[in-house]
Amino acid sequence: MMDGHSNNPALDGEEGVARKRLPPAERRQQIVDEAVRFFAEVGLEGNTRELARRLGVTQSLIFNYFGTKEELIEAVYEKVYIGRLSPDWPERLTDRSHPLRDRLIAFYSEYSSLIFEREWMRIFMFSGLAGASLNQRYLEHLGNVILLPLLAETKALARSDRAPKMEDVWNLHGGIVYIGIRQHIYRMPEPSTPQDEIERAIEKYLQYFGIEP
Amino acid sequence: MMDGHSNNPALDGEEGVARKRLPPAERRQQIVDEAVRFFAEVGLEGNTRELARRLGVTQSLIFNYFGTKEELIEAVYEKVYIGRLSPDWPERLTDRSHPLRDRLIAFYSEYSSLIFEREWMRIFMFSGLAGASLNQRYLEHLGNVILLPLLAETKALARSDRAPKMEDVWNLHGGIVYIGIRQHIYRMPEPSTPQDEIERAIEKYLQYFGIEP
DNA sequence: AATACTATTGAGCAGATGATCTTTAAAGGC
DNA sequence: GCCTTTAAAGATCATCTGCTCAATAGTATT
Repeated sequence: MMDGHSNNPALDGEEGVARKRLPPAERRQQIVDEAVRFFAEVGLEGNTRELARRLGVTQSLIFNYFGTKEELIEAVYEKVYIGRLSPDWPERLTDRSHPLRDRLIAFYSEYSSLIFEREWMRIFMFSGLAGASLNQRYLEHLGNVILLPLLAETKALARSDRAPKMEDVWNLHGGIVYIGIRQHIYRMPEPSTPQDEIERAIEKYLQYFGIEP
Repeated sequence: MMDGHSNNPALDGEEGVARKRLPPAERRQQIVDEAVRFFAEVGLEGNTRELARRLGVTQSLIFNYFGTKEELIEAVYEKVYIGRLSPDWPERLTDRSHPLRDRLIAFYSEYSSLIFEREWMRIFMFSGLAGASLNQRYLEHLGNVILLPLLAETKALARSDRAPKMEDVWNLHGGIVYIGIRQHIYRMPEPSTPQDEIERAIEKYLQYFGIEP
């Protein structure tokens, strides 16, 4: 040690921010917030020392708030997954006083604005690859609460010779989500008019089942 | 040491396979093959000792064939990425002596059988998240060599009031690829008739541009 | 201003991990 | 059967990483 760096990362940077005490709840949240950014960038195997450095705090402090790194990751999951699926969507998606087309556009506009976000996209993918149960539960929930009702709505309007299947809804969904995957996982450029692409995907879906404006 | 385990993993298991010499080329390939399986399962941060254990070989042997772990990962990328995009597809996709529908179905049947494979899917995703340049080059290549020609083919047949965009092709592609993502990244059950879903996705795409059989 | 409380630091441990280097022994040639 | 070559093992290093715990110091209360 003593090689030009103090043990307190806050004292190393340009601005010499001295030790600062925060209310535990606030500090905890600060750690989780930064952990979301950090893990989204480098993956869940990112190490706690680097995370502490970014926080301007010692590594051991992290373990004052989380017993293990696994616990911290759980908190990150929680923070990121929570509120991503608004509970009033099932209702709005099945409100037949509006055209299905409008409901779909409203939903996917809102939903895409929530999920086409680097942190969410990447942590979702990292947790999926890691086999996190929260990930599986999320998708199950999405299927039951959003896509299944959507299938019912489609069935109610589809022309009689073409029976909608759950896989068709997944295909609509996947095609739209893939926009975000390309952008945030593969780091390809954002489409110039993502909103437009979503509407086209929906149009394509509805037209396939003979549901016209 | 000496806690019941020899340093040679091959001697620990039930079958006492003794030290076995292989021609370097063969051993090297054996290591890469196992590394593909291993990294696909646990991610690129999987450690070399566990990999060696699975090979029934000492960890240091791996470094006889690869100077660094990074080098090994490059070899894994190479092995997995190579041959995934057959060079004759551009030609076949633009062969107007067959209906576009048939060409699309032929392409995506073949392509999906190549990529709907756990190892490819997961290593592709891991490498994408890691920002591997090979990943980016692959997608660029796919865009230029497959999707762009496909856009041209669609344009040639689309009804005049609906101009196909590159994003439409990406949407078709994404919707299909998402089948594999669901299955291999999120570990959701395989659709009962994936071939069928691909054909429906293509049908949907063509119909949107008024291209009928 | 002194005191008590506790958020934060500083130091370090134990095990894991990539990598190196010397020693051993399998296999082909004589 | 001995010799040479070299694939593979064995031992070990330096560093990294999650985690622990005693010492320190910021803040609120009196």
